[in-house]
Amino acid sequence: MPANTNALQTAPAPAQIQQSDLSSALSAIFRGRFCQTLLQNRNSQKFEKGETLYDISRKEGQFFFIRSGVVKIGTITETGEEVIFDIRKAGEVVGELSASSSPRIDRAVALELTQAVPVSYEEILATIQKNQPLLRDLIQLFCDSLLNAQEQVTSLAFRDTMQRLTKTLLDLAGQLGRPAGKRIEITAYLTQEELAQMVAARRESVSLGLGLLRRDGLVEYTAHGHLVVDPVALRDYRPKN
Amino acid sequence: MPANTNALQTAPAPAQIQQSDLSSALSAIFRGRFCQTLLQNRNSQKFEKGETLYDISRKEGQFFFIRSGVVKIGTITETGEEVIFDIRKAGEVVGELSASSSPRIDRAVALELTQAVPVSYEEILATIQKNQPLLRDLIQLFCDSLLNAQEQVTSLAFRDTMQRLTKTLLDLAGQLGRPAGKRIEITAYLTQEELAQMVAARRESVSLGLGLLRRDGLVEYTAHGHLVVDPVALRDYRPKN
DNA sequence: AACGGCGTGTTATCTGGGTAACAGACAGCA
DNA sequence: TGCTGTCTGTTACCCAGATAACACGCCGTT
Repeated sequence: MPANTNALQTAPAPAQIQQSDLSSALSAIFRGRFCQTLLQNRNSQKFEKGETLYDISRKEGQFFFIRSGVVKIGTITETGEEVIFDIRKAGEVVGELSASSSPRIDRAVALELTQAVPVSYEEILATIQKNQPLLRDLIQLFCDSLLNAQEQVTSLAFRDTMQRLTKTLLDLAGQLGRPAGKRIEITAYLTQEELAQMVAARRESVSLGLGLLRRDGLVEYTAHGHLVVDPVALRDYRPKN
Repeated sequence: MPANTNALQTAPAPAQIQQSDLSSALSAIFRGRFCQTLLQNRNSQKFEKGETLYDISRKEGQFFFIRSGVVKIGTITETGEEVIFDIRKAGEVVGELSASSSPRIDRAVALELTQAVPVSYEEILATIQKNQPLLRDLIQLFCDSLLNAQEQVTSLAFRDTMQRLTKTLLDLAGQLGRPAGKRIEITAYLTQEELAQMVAARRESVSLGLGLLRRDGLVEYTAHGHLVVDPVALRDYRPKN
């Protein structure tokens, strides 16, 4: 999971906010902000929890600008196994791989009710040609994705389940976190199964791992089943005894 | 590792070849062809076997257009462990992550004597603005990388060492292969250690795995230590007894 | 010819985490 | 009020693959 710094640094923030201007809308959204206010006039699609925005076998490539909600992006193998590559939330973009002419493998599924505006790759290209600075933002988007994927590979290659779990929790806290005292609440409901798909481990192991962390007070559940983590303690969690 | 289909489909192949035109040079190179002939007039850097083109701690971001040779791209953790994300050869590009404003983690090292032309990200952006069709090629490059990384994650999540090894060999045959009868020779020297870093396993396991494959005639060594694989047999290799 | 150094092949041992098989908790609904 | 489905917690067992420790060959050097 990428740090949620996204493309903030790339371009000088334009102060002018013109709703009907797709260019500046894209610009702001690529930067991960103001999604809802800027795209008000574009028709967004609504996805129920569990509904898929796009699938492996999708005909026409589209990016989705998420206005509200949370989606997981991942893939399913021929044998039905599932991994999650990343989680994206309001203000972010999914479906960037629809730019690829090679056959794809990813899909996106809503984790909760989400609203997203579909924009075709062609449309995005056209917009960029009219508004050059957007190019950097688009490319930054790809870089973040790539970086994230590479980190995941490294993590899988060298870290054990427990380390991957703590990293995943920290990443989630960074992406979906809401401060709660010195703790951070992860503002989305993730089943242990989904957590396991992010960690690339069995659900049972995640259950065990969370149990350990909870025993040591690094993690707890809210009444709604959300996770609350202690980022500093989690950061330097050592395998223990 | 991506199929070596790259960006061939994206744009109609322009027949005109003007050496001094950076635009068309980039275009052709993004498409993975004519690298040497097109960039002749740009000064290329020479890297000895084992020399690094760029490192984690690189100041100024540059893409490298490989004219000849083979490089590995990967990363090294704080604890000194190494993974290889991908292998790139003449006609391909490395260093695309230098476009990112986020801190990077990758590096590229020559596997054999290679010549590469460094081009700054700024220069590439400028060129694209003058030659719009290149945009698709650049983006396709990122997509291929991303796709490759996602495949690696999936592979690590679900496949065992032997399956990852055979997949890696097939990918290598696709990228660096030269037909030799119904076999394919992998035209680069990779140590078992490097193979292991691509497979994300211990060298010993790779040694064992290769031994098995060799015993069954799916793989053999040339006199020069190159691997020769039987792609069809390898493709439907089953765990065996 | 002898020496390192490096890459490879092989074996014996140990262990993280997968597999299997439960039990309990809770929510929706009929 | 029970029934069903989904999620979580926990245990006993087992095995793929890591670890460790070699021996061998094949160079380039001295």
